[in-house]
Amino acid sequence: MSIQYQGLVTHGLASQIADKIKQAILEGALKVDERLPTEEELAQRFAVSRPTIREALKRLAAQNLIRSRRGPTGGTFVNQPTQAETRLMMANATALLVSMGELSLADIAETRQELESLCCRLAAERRTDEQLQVMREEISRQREPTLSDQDFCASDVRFHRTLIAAAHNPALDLASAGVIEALQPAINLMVFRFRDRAQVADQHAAIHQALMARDGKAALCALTDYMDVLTTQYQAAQAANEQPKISAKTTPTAQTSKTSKANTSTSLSRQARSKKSAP
Amino acid sequence: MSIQYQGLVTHGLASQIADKIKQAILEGALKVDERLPTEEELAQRFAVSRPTIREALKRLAAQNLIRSRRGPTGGTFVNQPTQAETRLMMANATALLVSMGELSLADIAETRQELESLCCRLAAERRTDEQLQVMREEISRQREPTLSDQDFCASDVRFHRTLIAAAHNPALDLASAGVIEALQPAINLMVFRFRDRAQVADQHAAIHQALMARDGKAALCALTDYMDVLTTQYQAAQAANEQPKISAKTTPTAQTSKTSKANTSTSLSRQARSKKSAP
DNA sequence: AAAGTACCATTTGTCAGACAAATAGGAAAT
DNA sequence: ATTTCCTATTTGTCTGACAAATGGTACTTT
Repeated sequence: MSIQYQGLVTHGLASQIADKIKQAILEGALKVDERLPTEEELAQRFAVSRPTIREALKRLAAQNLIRSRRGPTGGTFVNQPTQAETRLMMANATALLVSMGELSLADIAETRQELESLCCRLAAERRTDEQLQVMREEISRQREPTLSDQDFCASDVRFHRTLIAAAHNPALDLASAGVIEALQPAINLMVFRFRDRAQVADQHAAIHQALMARDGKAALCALTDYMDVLTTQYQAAQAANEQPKISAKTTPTAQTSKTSKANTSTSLSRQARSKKSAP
Repeated sequence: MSIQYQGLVTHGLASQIADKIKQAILEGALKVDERLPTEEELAQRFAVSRPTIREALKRLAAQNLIRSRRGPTGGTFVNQPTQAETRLMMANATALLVSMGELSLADIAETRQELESLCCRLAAERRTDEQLQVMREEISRQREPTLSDQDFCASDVRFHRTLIAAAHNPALDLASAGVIEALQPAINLMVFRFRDRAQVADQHAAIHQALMARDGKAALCALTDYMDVLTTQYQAAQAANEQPKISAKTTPTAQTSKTSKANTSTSLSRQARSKKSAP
């Protein structure tokens, strides 16, 4: 009568073991940089074979929770999670959502604008002289006529990352990671004319100046101008990219060893079709 | 003389294969729900053994990029990333950073307040009647005196998640995931007195009423009050928790059949010792 | 005696083959 | 026609082994 109809097993041995070790790390039973037992010893402890242990460890390694080294002093160690790594992971996950069409660029752009507005207000109080210096360097780089388009975009990203860093709140930095990096591929598709570049650089300079004067409102205005230009440019680039759609798609699978790669025709148009929700 | 001194191998075969498959998915060569070859076939294609392929697939499975099923119609399929899963992953990563002391609760609390303030402004325009209804239900639940402490906290989280959802911006929802969920364990440590509960419920009601009237400023004021109460409560709980260290924690893991593992000295105190960052 | 070198022990990385488990489809029996 | 059983296919796990890396140790040489 008292048969348990649930709670048997649903996710395989390796998955369960991975969860147990992860839980141990989360609870602090395994401290950072602590070496956990050998794979063979773990196999004995959990009463499974070594490949199963290895699969469990691989799952954890994929999440940057542990690292492994060979040799006598080697073994498996608990990784200390870094803000930079977490940030990278979030950016990747967000980019994946975008490429799969689960997130619209319009939503991301709005969130980015709101978050950077927030950063403008906080950075006006907290920015350091070093961050202002970095901004100046990027602005002068952006005014270099010989800069390639992608270098220009990279510099743009660095400027805005500096703006966010100037807010001096790591949690806010982390929360902004996705919306900043996920927007970069779209921006990279734009080719800025010389006049646009100057405009962008001027707006960056305006932000920099406002932050130097600790004037949050002025920084916010400059940021808003920048965002307006960006959306205008994006719409123009989108319109220009809708015409040449003749590019033949390569057969989807077809990948043996090296022949991957190809088009990046990630349906620009569909993603851009995001709207405001009708009440 | 033209020897390549770099780019040999740095991360093992399985890692390289995982990266290749991941890149194929990212570039669209492998579409969603598409079945990729069997493990044996992949092993032949990449000229490695099946365990190596399996380790590569496990790495991808740990990132929710693929799923596997057994049987004739089984195999490995490309997963469609979901906002909910991505959100969960971000929440986990943030919680890990907090438990490792890489993120201070003060920074998270500030970011949460700013993000929710933002949501108040947006939600005042965009909230739906259904979301108002959900808020009403949670508020009435929070006024139930028989509710347990953790159920009260869970209801609190649901209320604020509804507030964020009412902003109707998936990207903002995603960005807020970490700071909302990462703060919950800290809140769970608090035991609310009856008077505090009534206060929280009243502030929730004030937010709800302001959103119903589409008054963003009023919602923001109510939210600010709520946050003030929360930080006050937290500081009180923190001070109270520093004295009584005698409380015995229940064994967290509680192994089933295997006699593995041992102590789980879940140093409570270390996690709670977070403070404000000195500028 | 000090320093360099060769060897060795330990641990993860990879390979090979095999069996177990799950699952869908088809064949056979009622 | 429906149910039941069998079978083929694919992943999950086990066993055993060898390869590669890496630090320590003992030996040799200066």
